[in-house]
Amino acid sequence: MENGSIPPKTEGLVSRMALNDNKAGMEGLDRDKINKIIMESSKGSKFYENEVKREQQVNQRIDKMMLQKEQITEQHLKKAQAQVARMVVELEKRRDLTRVIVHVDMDAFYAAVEMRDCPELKDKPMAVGSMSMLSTSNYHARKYGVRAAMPGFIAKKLCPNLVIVPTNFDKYRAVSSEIREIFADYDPNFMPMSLDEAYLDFTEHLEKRQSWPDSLRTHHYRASSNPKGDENNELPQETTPDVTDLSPVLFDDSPSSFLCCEDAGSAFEIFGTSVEEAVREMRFRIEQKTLLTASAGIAPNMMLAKVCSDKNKPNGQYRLPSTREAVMEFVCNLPVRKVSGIGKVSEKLLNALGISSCSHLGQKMALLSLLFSETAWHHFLQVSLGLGSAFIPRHEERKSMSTERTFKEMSAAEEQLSLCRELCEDLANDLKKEGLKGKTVTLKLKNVNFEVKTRALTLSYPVATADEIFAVAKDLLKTERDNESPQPLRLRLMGVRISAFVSSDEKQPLQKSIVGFLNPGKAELGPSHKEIPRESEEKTTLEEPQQSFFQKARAKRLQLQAAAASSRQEDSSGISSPLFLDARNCAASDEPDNDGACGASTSTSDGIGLSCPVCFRRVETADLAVFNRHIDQCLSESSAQKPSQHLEEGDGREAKRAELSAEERSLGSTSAETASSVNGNHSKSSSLVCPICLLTQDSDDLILFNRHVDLCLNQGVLHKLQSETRSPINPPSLDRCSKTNPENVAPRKFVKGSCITIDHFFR
DNA sequence: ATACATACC
DNA sequence: TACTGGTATGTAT
Repeated sequence: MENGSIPPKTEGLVSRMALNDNKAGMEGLDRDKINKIIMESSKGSKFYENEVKREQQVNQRIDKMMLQKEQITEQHLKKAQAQVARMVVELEKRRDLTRVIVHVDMDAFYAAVEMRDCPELKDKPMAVGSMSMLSTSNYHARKYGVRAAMPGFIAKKLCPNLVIVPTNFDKYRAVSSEIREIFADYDPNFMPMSLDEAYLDFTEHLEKRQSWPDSLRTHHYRASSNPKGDENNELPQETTPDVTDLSPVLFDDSPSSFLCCEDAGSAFEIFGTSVEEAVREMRFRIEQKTLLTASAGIAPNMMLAKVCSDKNKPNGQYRLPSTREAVMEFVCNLPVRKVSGIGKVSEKLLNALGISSCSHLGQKMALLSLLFSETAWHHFLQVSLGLGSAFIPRHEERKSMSTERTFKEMSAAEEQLSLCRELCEDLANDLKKEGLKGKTVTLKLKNVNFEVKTRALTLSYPVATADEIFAVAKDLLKTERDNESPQPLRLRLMGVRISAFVSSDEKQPLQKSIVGFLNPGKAELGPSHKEIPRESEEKTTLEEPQQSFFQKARAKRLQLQAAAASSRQEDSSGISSPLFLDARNCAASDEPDNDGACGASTSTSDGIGLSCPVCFRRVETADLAVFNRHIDQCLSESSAQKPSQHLEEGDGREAKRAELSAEERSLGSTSAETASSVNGNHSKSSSLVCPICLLTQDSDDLILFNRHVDLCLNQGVLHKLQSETRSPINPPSLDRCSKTNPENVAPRKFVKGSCITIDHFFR
């Protein structure tokens, strides 16, 4: 249907600049004419020149790839094919079709909000953004080829009547929180991807929903008068036609289940118990609440749900049945570009190999496995099989924070410096809001030729204030200026990013007393680090000693984990790769009802239960689907890097992870949440794990726990100072260790209020 | 650890 | 006149 995946080979056309008709609302327009206008508007500009350059780089990459391809023999391919085939078997065995994942996406969100609030815009082509850049366009404008990420001035050429409305983020955020309230009713753990988009796991909701009375599935049309006070105000009975006007498509979807009732002038609808009805209900509620429409995709995993939500856009939904056949058929004709994670460049690389749809992807997997990185081809393979993450991962902690600004050419050093400071101040403010401190500062520069450079420096201590960040950033900037001199830096953009955040336990103020104790009389003096000349010494004086203590605590933890991991590796010899998969095969194949006989089951007393090869914990279930889900969860959480926008790749990294040693995996961190979802939810024993010694505590008593943590913290100090100290409860020891990584635990949540001081201990 | 490229919204 | 800004990840060095 979306034929246009291979653009007509226009010589000299910079394909990366051409119209992207990948999005909804872009069908059947005059691509050539539009591309011509786009090119004419861009030609000769610095931007265009840079795009040409980048295009050439991609072309070189393709040439290189094609050369590599030439070197491949039948032998190679055969071997690769065998490996792919094995992989397919493994992946197939673990295919999970039991979950119901929904991806919801508001239609032309920003534009729709602006249209809602300004009826004059309703029947005009409009877009949100500026003459320089558009964030969204309405469907009317899309007919002209006007789309998101297009500069307004080009859009104007495509559509001279285009109305451009400036962005109004506060408004979008407000609407976003309204729709999120609704999302939460269907999945309290939904994952927002942006203001207008989210993934939801409907599985549990649907289970409950089956036994719900009609009343819980009944939803009313909004009150008659709309916020703008239309002419219908005094005619409440005309509500229904009004509303249907807003969403003519809504009711085309599943007319059979459509029930509209009138009760004393108030119209309502009773929704059914099926997935489709539940999702239709959610979309109905969104529309009633916000006057905006959403589209949704329903599928057994995130990758597919995302594609499905686009299928009947706008104001529609699409369900992909949870059968292997349906999934394979769906994926077969799917253009690779539709898959989240495969962008312009990957598409071009694949196209060069004759691959445009996902079925081609499957057919050429052996080749792909030889030409692409492991991560890449594993991803491709999963996509070709219609696989994706069947669970929605917990939202990860942020990994970086940045701010950047584009401006008219700037070359003067003083001007650049003051801008740099401003950026640092803004960034420091944002950091403060989240109470974060990071160790890596990155300066981003874009010159007037659109060439981007980043320069980073990692400190041994975390920073957060504007002065601290600026101290680093200005040096990076100076270095760049020096490198470029005598030519000036002619900038069009500058940005500052901070990353390598310290974990919550490392940035708390508690250490003051420890620091004071460790460095008597020196605590208020500057520490010895002088890698970077500092603007303001006094503000950071506490950082380093505190850091050094925690660095030791951390080193100790890692040492403990490594020791435990290697001991585990001994008792379960091949846990690294095949066995880990085999354990699952075993569970998944043979007699599903007889898991007690399976090698993956544990030998602990009570009959049912399987032991997870990743976290080594017992999973109290006889249900293999549940067990597999647990392992998926473990894998996803033990993976140190977790892309949040490639979430559908969750499974994609599994094979790679399987090749990590147990030690690497254990160092990869598993959160306390995992520990409790595996353990705590089912067992009555304590779920508190000391973030320092990593031991699960015997007691659930927070006071005792706090005391223990205090002691553990102080122990390091005491040890350093004199003799080893043992805490009264569960003394820290070197033998066993839980997999819990304190970095993700936020232990101070529990510790808060308890006074962690050396003085306290000595009292 | 650093730099750059790709991707997503 | 005019081609964003924020975050994450992958790849190469």
